[in-house]
Amino acid sequence: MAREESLSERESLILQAAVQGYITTAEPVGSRTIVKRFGLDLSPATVRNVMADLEEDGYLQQLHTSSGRVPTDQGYRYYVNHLMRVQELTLTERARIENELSARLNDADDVLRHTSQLLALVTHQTGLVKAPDEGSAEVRYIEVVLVSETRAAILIADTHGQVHTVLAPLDTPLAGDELVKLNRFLNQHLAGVSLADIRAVVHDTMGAFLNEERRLAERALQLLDMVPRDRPGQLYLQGAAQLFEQPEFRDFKHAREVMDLLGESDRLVALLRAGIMDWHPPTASVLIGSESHDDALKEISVVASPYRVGDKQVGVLGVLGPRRMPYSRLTAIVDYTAGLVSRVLTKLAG
Amino acid sequence: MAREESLSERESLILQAAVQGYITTAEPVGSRTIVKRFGLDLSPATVRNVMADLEEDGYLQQLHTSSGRVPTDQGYRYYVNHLMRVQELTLTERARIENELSARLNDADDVLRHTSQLLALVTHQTGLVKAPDEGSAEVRYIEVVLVSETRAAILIADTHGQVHTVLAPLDTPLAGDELVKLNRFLNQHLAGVSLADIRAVVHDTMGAFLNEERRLAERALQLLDMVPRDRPGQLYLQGAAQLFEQPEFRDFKHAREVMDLLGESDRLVALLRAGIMDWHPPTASVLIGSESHDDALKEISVVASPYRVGDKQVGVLGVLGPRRMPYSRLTAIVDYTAGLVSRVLTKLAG
DNA sequence: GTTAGCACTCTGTGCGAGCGAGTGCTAACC
DNA sequence: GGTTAGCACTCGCTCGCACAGAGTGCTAAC
Repeated sequence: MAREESLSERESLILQAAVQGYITTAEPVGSRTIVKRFGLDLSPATVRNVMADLEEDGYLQQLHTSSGRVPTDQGYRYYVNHLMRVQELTLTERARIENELSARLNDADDVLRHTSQLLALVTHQTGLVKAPDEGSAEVRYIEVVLVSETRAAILIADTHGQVHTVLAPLDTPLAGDELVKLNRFLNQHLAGVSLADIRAVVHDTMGAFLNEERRLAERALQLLDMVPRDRPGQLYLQGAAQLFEQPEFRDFKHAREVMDLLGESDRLVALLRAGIMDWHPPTASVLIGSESHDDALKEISVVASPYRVGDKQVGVLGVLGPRRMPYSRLTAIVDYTAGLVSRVLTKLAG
Repeated sequence: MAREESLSERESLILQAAVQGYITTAEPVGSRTIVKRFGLDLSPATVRNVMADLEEDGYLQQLHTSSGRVPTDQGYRYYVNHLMRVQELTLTERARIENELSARLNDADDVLRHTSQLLALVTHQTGLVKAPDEGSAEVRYIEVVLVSETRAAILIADTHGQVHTVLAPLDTPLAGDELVKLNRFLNQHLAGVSLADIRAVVHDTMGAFLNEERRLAERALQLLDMVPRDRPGQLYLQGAAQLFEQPEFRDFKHAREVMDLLGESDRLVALLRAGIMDWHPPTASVLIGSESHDDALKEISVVASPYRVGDKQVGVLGVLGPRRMPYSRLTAIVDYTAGLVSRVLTKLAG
């Protein structure tokens, strides 16, 4: 049934026509339509024969005996891997994205939030950006600031360029010179330590401390207790409403499933990650329909790409939309955006 | 047609029955149903007569000649203003809410985010919480922190109990003693100044400064340039997906309108505010269907209540759901939550 | 190997009948 | 005068049926 050899030139041509036709019209495509739209020098009957072959091999599918054909996941997959020409962005598109992302953004979180919005705007799909997991970053600079008599703010700048502010209550007041010592102590011992480990590091080395240093360590532990241990990076999501303009979500059941999905960050993150698993640079990864092994998501595809700080992959971004999405355009956009975000964040972290 | 007098006892009883019946079943209610469900000692025919009157006066509505009746906006309004008994929360419900909101929360923004989640969870509607507008708060404490050679963080604790962190680039390095002077300068001149005015204040008084102070002021201006002038408070929204479990949003057109609404914070904030406009303590305000004067939202109601820091109203919270919502329960929950949030924030700000 | 022709299959729509829920009206009742 | 029983009526919903349209698979001819 399923043949994983490559297709003949004619088969390729017709599969491509079918996929592209379906992507643009959202209607099952018939033999006549293919001949007309692509100006083929073949008769509909010939095309029908080829299409029957493609169906037998699992690339196309008929919804019922007398309907046109629709690509299967396998059909989309072949199209994405072998047939589509990645559509380069125009200069104005590049300029627009670049301009949006470099303007006055000094905060890594702002960059990521803007990026998701940008993706939604440019692609007309749902834009997703996963911020770096906090536990995987290392402390670059840490400082405790007294914001009132009873509250302190712990400022942590990490190696991902993010700056976290955590508030902690002060049970007993902290004198000015003690604060200076505390901050010196923290930077001395925590610079380069991963955010997940900061408490453990202070705790483990405490035995070696005497008198004053020991008091500082205890104080530090108490404050650092408010820093989340290994909080997963925030997921920025934009343009959910646009999804429901797509005809496939007219069906109430599908729409509900997607609505539910969009409310559960965990599943979304898993989707983004799943795509990246067997990812081959330099193009964005594509996860098509039931390749996600989640029955509720068989109408959904995700185009994703990791982004870096320095040369370390720290997060993922991409778009989510109906399986019938313009892959050639989206991979280009996602790719370009991921590269740009990597540059911007690396500069911020540097 | 529309009669704004009060209704007779029997009319009230039957309107109440109709509203409550429709709220629970989502089906138009007929005369027989009312008699049965409420164990009335009347015949359906009598009830029919009364219902005909209520329809004539604009409280009820028939979808077509032979259907049961459905409350109009006016009907809901009368119900909310005169008929419903505010349903007190049980002790366990109170305990649950209280517990969720007081646990380890030192950050005002965390409190608000949690609150929206809580509202969604407890009410099964969409929870909305509007954070205080930043411009309306005053500086309580401000400090610039160098997070690297090229970036500074400006930490502002305000009178709403919120702590804002803004990142700014450093074109020229800032020496340690200069930083100390800068921070002293900032707190000296900006304590008590509204966040919207901080730049203006520094700028206006700059003429009076000489030499070193003037340099500090220039430096301050440059940094403060990154602080947003009057950013509206963040809107926290949770539980959007739940909305679409309601049968009224089976209709694709309505669902789309609501989807669009949920993506536009501005409109949501306007809705929350509109309800508060003619608000009479101590109960939460209720905005029903087309009372919002937005045709797209005639199936939507909002129950909202302002919350305070100290004795100043700084934000709004509430729930959004279908017009057919359990007002008596929701007003109680929203009220209670607003009071609790006020207490928690006031404590944080204190 | 390709094409024209044709019978076939399946969906979507329009139409009429039958059913059920609920009403409005009238006449009788307390 | 208010209340009730009875009854005809209206409207929406569902089902079955016929019909048109799109697209196919197959066969025979090129």
